[in-house]
Amino acid sequence: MNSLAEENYLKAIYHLQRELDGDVSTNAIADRMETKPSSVTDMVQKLGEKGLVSYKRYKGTTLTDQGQKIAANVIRKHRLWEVFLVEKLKFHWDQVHDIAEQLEHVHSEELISRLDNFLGNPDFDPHGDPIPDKHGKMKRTEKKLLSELQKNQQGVCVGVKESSGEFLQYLDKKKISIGTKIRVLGKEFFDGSMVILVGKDQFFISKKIAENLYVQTS
Amino acid sequence: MNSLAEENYLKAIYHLQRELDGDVSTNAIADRMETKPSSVTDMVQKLGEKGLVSYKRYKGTTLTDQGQKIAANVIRKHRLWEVFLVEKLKFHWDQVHDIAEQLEHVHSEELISRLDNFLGNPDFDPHGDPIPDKHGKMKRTEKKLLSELQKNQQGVCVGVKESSGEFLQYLDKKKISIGTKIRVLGKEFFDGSMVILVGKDQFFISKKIAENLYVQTS
DNA sequence: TTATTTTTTTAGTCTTACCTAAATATGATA
DNA sequence: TATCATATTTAGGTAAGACTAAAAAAATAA
Ligand SMILES: [Mn+2]
Ligand SMILES: [Mn+2]
Ligand SMILES: [Mn+2]
Ligand SMILES: [Mn+2]
Repeated sequence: MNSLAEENYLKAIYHLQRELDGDVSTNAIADRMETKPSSVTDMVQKLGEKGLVSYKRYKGTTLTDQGQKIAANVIRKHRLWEVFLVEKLKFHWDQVHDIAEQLEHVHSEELISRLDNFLGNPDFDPHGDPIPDKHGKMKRTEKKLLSELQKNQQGVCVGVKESSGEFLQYLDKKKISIGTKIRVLGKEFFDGSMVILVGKDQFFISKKIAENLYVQTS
Repeated sequence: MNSLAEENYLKAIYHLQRELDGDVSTNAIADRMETKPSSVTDMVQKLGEKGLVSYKRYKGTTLTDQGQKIAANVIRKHRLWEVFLVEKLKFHWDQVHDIAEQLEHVHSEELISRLDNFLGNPDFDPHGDPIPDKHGKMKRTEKKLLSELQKNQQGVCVGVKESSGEFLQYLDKKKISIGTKIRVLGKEFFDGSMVILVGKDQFFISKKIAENLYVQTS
């Protein structure tokens, strides 16, 4: 059984490995965990001894297969709970992350398997992120950032890259959510800003917005 | 915000106060928490400084109003989660306690209020224990122990005193659950054992069983 | 009342997961 | 290559929450 702190480190390393693809630096982990590099060194050494990460002094850290499995399972729980909160308890998608951060550490295979079932074995969480199955595998999708679309292309919103409260609330205000159709009416090369059509409304969005919205074309 | 350890102590003291009605001894808490008396002393001193218990050296501990409220809220969460696990996830009533022990420490008023609602604002948990409302008040019922019934009296099972896995599984085997009608066909004064009628089956039960089943007559 | 047993507290350690400050390794610059 | 800046680790400490052993208070017995 791994402690709450260990699970959070494994999760952070998992995400960082995907973002930076390759070894994860001590400082990167410290930033993500909002802790000090020296604390990270302590922890990755311990996780190394437990066989959950491969850590070499001054070189960086990667998850072992075992560590990967544990991290994926924590993420699975996080995302399933988020689905529960939104689908069943009618929470709004910008309210569920912090609660899921707590729920993801409840230990019970039986619980998570029944929850998965109760929710209809969903493949994606409320933010469009894929939910790993019990073996850590998740559905791959061909999503791209809205910022990659050209003028007159359109796509369906399938997820968000950032899921901060502010960003999600902005999207609500603009009536954008998972499943919303978005068409690019204009794109400014100078700053990457766009004019888009959502339903019957057209409006301006900055590059920053476009770089945090995933769409599926096809 | 109180730590997991603090919440567990408050909960233990709450239950002990009701069972022993009066001040709770350090050893009683240690027994309940499966820890050492010296650890208990440390903790009740800290809870005393936080104003959650009234503790006097060598005299014992009681909850303050504030401590009582926090304890009742933890118990509220525990029992609501048990209802969720049984009603929605179809767990069996002997499987839910340990999971609820973890879930009860998830902090979010909004979560528990929505969960309560989702479950239809239940008054009792799967073991017949009353669920405190958000102010700590709970439904009082006139339940008595089956062992208090006399020959030919009957009652409806409304709860269990002990809820260990072994006991609950015994009850299942005998087809006794909340709502089951039980009639006392015979009672042995020497050892308190009984012959009871459940549905169409009659069988012998020991005093120990009869002292752990709550029934409602009338 | 005095002696003995039981209960409770105090003193001193341990582990986990943090921290700061100092030392050291690595990488970039001149 | 020598120097400097940055990244990382080590050393030493802290707080929470546990423990053991010893001291002190309270309860019980003689
Ligand atoms: Mn989340
Ligand atoms: Mn999510
Ligand atoms: Mn329970
Ligand atoms: Mn219960």
